[in-house]
Amino acid sequence: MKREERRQEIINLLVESRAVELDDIAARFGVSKMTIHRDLDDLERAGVLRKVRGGATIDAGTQFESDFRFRELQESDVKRALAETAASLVEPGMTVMINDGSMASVLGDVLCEKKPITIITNNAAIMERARTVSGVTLMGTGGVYSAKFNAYFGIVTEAALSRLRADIAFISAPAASGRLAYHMDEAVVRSKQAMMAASGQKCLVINSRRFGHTALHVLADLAEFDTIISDKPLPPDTAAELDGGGTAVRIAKETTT
Amino acid sequence: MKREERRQEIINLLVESRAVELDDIAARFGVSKMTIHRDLDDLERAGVLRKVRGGATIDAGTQFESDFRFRELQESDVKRALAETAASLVEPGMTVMINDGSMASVLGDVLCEKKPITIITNNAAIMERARTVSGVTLMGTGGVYSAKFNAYFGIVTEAALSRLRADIAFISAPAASGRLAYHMDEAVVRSKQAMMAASGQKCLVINSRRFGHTALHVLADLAEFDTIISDKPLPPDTAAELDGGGTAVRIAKETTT
DNA sequence: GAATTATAACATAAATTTTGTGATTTTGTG
DNA sequence: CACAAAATCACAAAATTTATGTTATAATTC
Repeated sequence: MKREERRQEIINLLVESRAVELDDIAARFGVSKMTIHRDLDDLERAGVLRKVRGGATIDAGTQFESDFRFRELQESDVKRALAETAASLVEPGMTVMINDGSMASVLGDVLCEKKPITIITNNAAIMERARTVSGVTLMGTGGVYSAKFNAYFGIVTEAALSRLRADIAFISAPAASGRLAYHMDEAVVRSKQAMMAASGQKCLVINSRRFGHTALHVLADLAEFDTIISDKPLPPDTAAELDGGGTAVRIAKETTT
Repeated sequence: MKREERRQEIINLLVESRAVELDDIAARFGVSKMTIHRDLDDLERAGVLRKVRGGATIDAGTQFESDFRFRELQESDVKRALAETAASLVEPGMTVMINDGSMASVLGDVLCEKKPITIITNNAAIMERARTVSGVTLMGTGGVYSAKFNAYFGIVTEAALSRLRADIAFISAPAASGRLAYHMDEAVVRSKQAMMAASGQKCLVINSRRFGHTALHVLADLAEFDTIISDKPLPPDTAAELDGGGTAVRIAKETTT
């Protein structure tokens, strides 16, 4: 077992149990404590966990769990399924907006196949990826970089979006309940709203687990979206609220690889 | 001599003579032909040269010579010297603008040390680097990505810059003659001018070899700059023109490592 | 089709990264 | 405050990765 596998595994343990003991994992992987110390140190530096005496924890509520580097590691198969379904709405030649989030960066990857295409985004991961792909016109929105979301936000971002126009915007959300989608961060909400305002079609791409939660700011009314893509059917109350409106719902199926 | 040095040297040879022979350079560096084959293969893949039977050429006029990946490899010691001198104008806490160009990205690297600092840039290399440095507030300008310059340009870029204000702008130029600096690309010129307009101090950072050349568009009058940093004294005519004006000239010295 | 050059595959060498050990310091606890 | 457990440090050893060379085979040029 190699270093990175071991570290990934440590994270998995941590996600399951919130805490691990150093002696424990050293024994489990058959390596010295020092090696585990180094693993934990590096992961801590990467912002994934917090070292405590005798082990490490992943404390919710702190920056850690909400950090993009952490979320990036989670449920990548669901993300891929969502991204592929979302991409089916796009034809070559279109102009698309993609917002922040690790789900969105997977979508960015997938969309790079649909060239020629114009991608407008504030998502740093997508910029980095799309840069190298010919046939993709990449338009960055600019703004102040946020390490927490790995994307750019602020007045500059919003102003840039207000001067642009896309065929379709893909919006993600960390929480939704009833007819509303939520987000905890004001700057992020504004950027997403600006994208929606600047696009013909609006598409919400959301993990089914996010339903039943709320957050400080209302991001949008679900009925504002032309399409909602999720990995499971929407909860009954939400489905009922949307019934009869113009919002289509699509369920992404995981393609078992 | 290490791999990268050897490759750098191959490029230098190529720049001087337009073509190299494989047997030649294998003998010169005292390595096997196979190694040189691999060097040339990789450099070709990087878009720097073109392999031909028995050697390689660098055909000007094609994308190669003007490509940023090519320029990136040139004269890195001069760039570092220029960057370090430029950085001496900056104090922690300042807001600086840095434009496109490989020289500028070196400057970005160096400035990341001066934290806390706010960096405003359209340079993709700097964004990628500064992102990971805490204590650096990174503000991207947005715009359409240009693979040729590895930076963002266009209306969005200019609009973003027009709403911002920095303490100092570092501008680079590929050509200067008499009292004027030049650039071949209109969009690039506009972004540089927008940066200058949005900054208190203006500083031109320019390799001495660039003097005596011109290009399609005038970028700026050298007298507009508060400081000009170069690696050798300015040519007499230019120096005379600037004499008595408010422009300071600084010569960067290479620190032999 | 002979000579030369290029590619591919594998072995070896060099460099880098990762790990373990033991000494030393820090931390928490009674 | 003293003790034990844990963490850190510094260095050596091991493992892995990367770079290079060698040889055999294929492709090109003339």
